[in-house]
Amino acid sequence: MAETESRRPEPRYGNRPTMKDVAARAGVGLKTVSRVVNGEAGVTPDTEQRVQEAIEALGFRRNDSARVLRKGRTASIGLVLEDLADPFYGPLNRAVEEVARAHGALLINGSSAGDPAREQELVLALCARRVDGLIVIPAGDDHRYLEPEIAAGVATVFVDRPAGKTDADVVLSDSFGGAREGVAHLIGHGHRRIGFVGDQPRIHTANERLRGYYAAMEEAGLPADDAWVSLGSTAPERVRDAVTAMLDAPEPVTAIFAGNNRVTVTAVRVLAGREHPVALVGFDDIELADLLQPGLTVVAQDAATLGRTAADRLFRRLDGANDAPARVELPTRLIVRGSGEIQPWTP
Amino acid sequence: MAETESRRPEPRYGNRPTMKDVAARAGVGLKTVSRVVNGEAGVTPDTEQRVQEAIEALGFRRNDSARVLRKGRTASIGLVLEDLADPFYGPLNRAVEEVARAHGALLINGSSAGDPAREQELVLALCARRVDGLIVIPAGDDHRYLEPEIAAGVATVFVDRPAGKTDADVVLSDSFGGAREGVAHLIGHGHRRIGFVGDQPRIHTANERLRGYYAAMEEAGLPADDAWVSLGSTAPERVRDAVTAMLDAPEPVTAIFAGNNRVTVTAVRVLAGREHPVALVGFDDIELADLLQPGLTVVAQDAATLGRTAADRLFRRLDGANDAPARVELPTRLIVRGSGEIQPWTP
DNA sequence: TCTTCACATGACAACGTTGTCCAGGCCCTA
DNA sequence: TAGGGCCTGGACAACGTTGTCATGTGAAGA
Repeated sequence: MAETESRRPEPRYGNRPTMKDVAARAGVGLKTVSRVVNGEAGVTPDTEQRVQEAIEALGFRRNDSARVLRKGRTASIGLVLEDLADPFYGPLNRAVEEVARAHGALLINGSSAGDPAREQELVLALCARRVDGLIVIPAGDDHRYLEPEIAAGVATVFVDRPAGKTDADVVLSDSFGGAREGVAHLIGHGHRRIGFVGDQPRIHTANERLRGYYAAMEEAGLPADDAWVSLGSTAPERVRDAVTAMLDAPEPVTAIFAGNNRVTVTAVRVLAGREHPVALVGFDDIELADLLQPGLTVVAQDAATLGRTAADRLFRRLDGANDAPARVELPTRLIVRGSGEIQPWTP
Repeated sequence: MAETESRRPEPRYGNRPTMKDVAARAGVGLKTVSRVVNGEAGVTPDTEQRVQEAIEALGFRRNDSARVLRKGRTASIGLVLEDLADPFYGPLNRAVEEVARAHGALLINGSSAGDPAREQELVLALCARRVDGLIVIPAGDDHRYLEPEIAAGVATVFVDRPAGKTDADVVLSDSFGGAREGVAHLIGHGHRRIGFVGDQPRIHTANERLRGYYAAMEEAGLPADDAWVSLGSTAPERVRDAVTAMLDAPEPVTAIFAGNNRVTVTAVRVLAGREHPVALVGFDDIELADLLQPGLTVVAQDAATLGRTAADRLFRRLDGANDAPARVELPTRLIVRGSGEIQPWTP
């Protein structure tokens, strides 16, 4: 009876007990254990208890990998965002998690770090894990690589920015309208030379917000000088240089519109170090923005609703909804706190 | 040759092509496809190309669930923290992700919401997925439920707080020392009646920080009145009430030590609404803390290092390290920005 | 008492992959 | 030309689970 380990396929991985072990110990068949574990009907209380005891004694826990293989559904979804550490994505992440949890699914997530190649690598790794669905905040602008996956049944919803070169569900904020409203707020307080500092032009939202800026300027009959617009990385150094350049130009801007939360934070820092305050409105709300002096006026988007809406949509698809890909646009909200009301000032 | 679908086990799940399909199309054996997919040696360039073409044509992607089942390792780790939306955990989350990525592993994560039952549910779900390892920020104080899992080979590292009633690796900040230093800073600026507002007493760090508070008071020969100490939920209402009560007491506190970032944020808000400023030092750094008036003095912990250290430790274990569970304590850093220097004031 | 039937239970195949092992073909050398 | 070794390729089992189906049992009904 001495079990020879010699010809085992080797890995063994911790030697966890399997249903077979449980069955042997409880003196029942394999399928009966399966039934108990899954709470299926058709097991005598007596038998059930014997099985339960064996499970307890062996510390058995069902191997979901095997289950997945058999059933086809993994009860997990993937979320690819730009940076897990960015506070803007925290509430979004959490909202997606809550919806997933309500559907009994786990959440696998990762950061693209804004790199399209890394986004693709991550997404494909998730597909290999056979996640049931994907929520993606695109870093790249070409998502044709996803088409075979989507065709194979991986439900996919994009958030915050639309997919590139492919048709898919997308949930986003009204970047254009929000920026227009924010810039109009500055114009309403007498500003005529307004700077726009935004994210890289590759990013959809950066362009939309810039479009909103131009629209507001145009509606007010104001010229929009190229020197007042700067798109690029949101790294603090880049933003600092851009803002400083606008403030020190021959015709300095008297107000700045910051294209997202990263830009806003750096802009606030730069302005705080200047002798003469300049008006500022930022896209995205920021914790403690209300406690700055003056309070920071922002165009807020609701990250949690963004995430929740996307996740709801995803699970609707997983439940079989089959309508054409749609675009859901959520409104933004201008939160006036004072920083947009600083009067224009010229040396 | 008409394939009868009738007796299929039903789910089919998108009908993805398998290695068998690829093999058939390329006119080679199953194992040869496997070899190509895994980059194993022993395949003629010619054969390899035929296989690659078939893979391309069919849009084949290896099913990692099946692979996992066969190999035993899932190349994924689980991270259970308190709240994905809490900005404190963002950098930690990201740091863990980076380490996982460097090891080719995916990250599954979820929020316990501070609920021990939910923590356990989540952890066990992760174990059922057979994650290779777990990083847990404990919500509960009894982790004996994890012992069978750990015994079965699930590497586990606790972060931020030690595990309850079980011996395991833990990486945390020096809460005691940090709080003591923060409170000493206040004492050094002349404060004698100092309030402490912290998280629920069930939470290990809350107690450690309170211990630090008492130590600093005692070292300065100051009494520590019970009315100056308040532990409980970090919900804004609770914190607001606690802070307000301390400020409006017959013998009001002249300074407050806030036990974590959630408490600090609310405390700042309450103080901003008061006529007379009171000194404040908070545990955990906060974005924009430097831009408040006055700048917010904090005891900062390095969340990213916390996460990176824990993840490194986890993967060392996965690589076979087998030393006794250890406790790693990272130092905190007092960042003086002014809010701790406000002079004591009495009506 | 014999059928009928419901119900509890277990044997077995299949999910898609990888490890093991064997077969056949080729080239090289004696 | 025979023998040997190397290289490529494929057949097969196994990973742990679940769906299908067959079997056995006892109770209810005729």
